[in-house]
Amino acid sequence: MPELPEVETTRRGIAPYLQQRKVLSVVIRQPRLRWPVPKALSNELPGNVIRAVERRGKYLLLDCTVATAIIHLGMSGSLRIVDPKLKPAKHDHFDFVLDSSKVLRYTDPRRFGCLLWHSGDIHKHWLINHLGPEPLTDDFSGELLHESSRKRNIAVKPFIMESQVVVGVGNIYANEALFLAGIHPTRSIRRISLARYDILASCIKDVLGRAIKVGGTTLRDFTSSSGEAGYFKQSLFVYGRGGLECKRCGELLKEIRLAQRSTVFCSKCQR
DNA sequence: ATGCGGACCTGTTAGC
DNA sequence: TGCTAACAGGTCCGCA
Repeated sequence: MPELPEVETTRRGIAPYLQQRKVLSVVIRQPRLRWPVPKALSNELPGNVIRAVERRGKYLLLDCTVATAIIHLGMSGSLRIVDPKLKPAKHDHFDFVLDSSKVLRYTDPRRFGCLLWHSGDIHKHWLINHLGPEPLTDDFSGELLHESSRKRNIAVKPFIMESQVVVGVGNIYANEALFLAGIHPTRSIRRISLARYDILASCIKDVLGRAIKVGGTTLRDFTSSSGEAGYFKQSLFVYGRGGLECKRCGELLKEIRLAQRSTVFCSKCQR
């Protein structure tokens, strides 16, 4: 489900309900997520005030009084603000009960997500400290892509999906950004000029920015924290359209597997 | 050091 | 209709 735009949509949806609220209690129904939910969180979080709800890459960071809760949605996770009376469903793995008589509820059928607890500088956490720049800031540029592409040899699509290179570009938006930039997904990163990396960087910014504006991409089941669908799906040029006509030139779109991920492109528009 | 495949899970869909 | 296999938005780890 969630790439950067979906995580940002979630953050914006839940932040108003969490900021400056006290966590009265925590209910962990399923501690076995990607990593076990730490016992210290259950012990230490109750009584904390949530000072801010931030995001680094696809990680949501709840800045609390004594530490930071790190939440990742994995492939199938979502966060909702619900009424405490609403009975938890099968995959509702944890709740934060708030002093506003609302509950932050986490759902994740595949359990690829996580809930961790870190005291001290969050930027030193092992999941956060190796992350590349945020794509929507000026830290991220074609120049940076060009520079980090010189040392290695790999196809460009898996390259832009690496969190050390740039955060937040998952499979959907990698496919889309490469289409917009006119770059073939299997092209070697060493054989792309600085000028084309400039275009690629701005296409990544553009596609992520537009997706955030309309609330993310709803495929099967993504909805925002208020339960609304995202509207980006109708703007997709290639993702999920293998075998259909290219919206730009009419050529039939090709679909291949590249680094185990479904990859769709137009062989006329992308070189 | 780099790059690939496997691993973690469940639900949905396509195909027989 | 029912079973099975493949596939799905992520990302870390271990091995070659």
